[in-house]
Amino acid sequence: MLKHALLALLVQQPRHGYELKVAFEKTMGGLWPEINIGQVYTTLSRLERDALVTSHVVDSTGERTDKRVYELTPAGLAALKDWLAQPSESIQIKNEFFVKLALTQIMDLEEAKDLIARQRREYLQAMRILDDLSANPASDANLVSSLLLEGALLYLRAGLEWLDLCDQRIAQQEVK
Amino acid sequence: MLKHALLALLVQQPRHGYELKVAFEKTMGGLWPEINIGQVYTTLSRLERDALVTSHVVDSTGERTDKRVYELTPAGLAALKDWLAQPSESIQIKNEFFVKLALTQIMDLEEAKDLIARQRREYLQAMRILDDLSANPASDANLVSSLLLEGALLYLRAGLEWLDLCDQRIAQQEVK
DNA sequence: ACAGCCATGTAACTTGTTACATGATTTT
DNA sequence: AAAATCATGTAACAAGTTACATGGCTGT
Repeated sequence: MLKHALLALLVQQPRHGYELKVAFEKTMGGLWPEINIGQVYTTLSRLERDALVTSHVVDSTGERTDKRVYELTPAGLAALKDWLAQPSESIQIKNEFFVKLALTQIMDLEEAKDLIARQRREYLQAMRILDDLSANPASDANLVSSLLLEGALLYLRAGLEWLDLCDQRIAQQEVK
Repeated sequence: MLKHALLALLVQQPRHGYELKVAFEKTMGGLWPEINIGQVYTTLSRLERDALVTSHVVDSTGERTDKRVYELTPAGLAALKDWLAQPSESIQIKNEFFVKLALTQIMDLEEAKDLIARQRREYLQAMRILDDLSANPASDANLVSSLLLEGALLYLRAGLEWLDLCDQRIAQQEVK
């Protein structure tokens, strides 16, 4: 995923590693938790190996350290377009919580209830963080960053709704 | 993720590779698209390397081929419990479609509209499949498998709602 | 005979991720 | 003087994924 994100960020202009990290985080509207800078460099070297980008060192006269600036190749642009053209996964079954809940089948109901309770706390906490972000948007907020935020909120609400449904069904099961 | 799922499936009883594949797919209520059997074996050998499972060959008298049966170790059970105890990710920003939408910031609006339209088609198609599954549940459907199905539907609806919101906002932007 | 299921595994590769190592410049 | 930011990279490992190779048994 980072691979394609870096390609997309290079469409605008050639950039160096650190710059790409900053641009990526800004693009994600502060919603991406931590991006390890090391990963950016490893990903870039793999992209270069695959000829999707090229690089050259710029001796930044007077500036800090020398920078290695990466540029998109035609093959890189093609790879990006191909990625964008393919629809993304629609069913969230590879979501970790889905899998955990599925696995409670082979454990007991108490386990399931605890799992749900823990996850609800997690969602509520995330909800508070996102609500804060909505109330006090970053100075560089824009159309897309606010859409990302609202998307995240919609998914969180769906998650909470689902947890409620799970609790209800489990309670019904116990009555029987 | 498969690693932990396999550990969970071994809580009930010792099992061999192929059996684990079938049990896993059943547990996921048919919602997991394709599980490559090769991945089960590689994951099992890595689990054994890490002493989370042990295995021994059972000479299945009269039966087909010999089977290698895996058993959970105390360390494996501990690893499973630890995994279950940790809350799963709550913000869906690592969702591929989120990232693609974020990246449209650096591309044009038409690109964003196409992206959204394609994704909507994908969601609607998935919705039809899930609706069919709801209407004609598998013979081995149970509480958890129906919860998984409803969870998947809730997330899909949230996804569609979000796409609608994106379209609205983009249309507003264009009027200005 | 042939397809399909049962059963196991290896080799190779991609992507993600962390920890470590280095050093300059700027701000407090 | 110390902390934060700018800047680059490597080594090693974890996890996901596919393609390939092998062979027995079962039903049509």
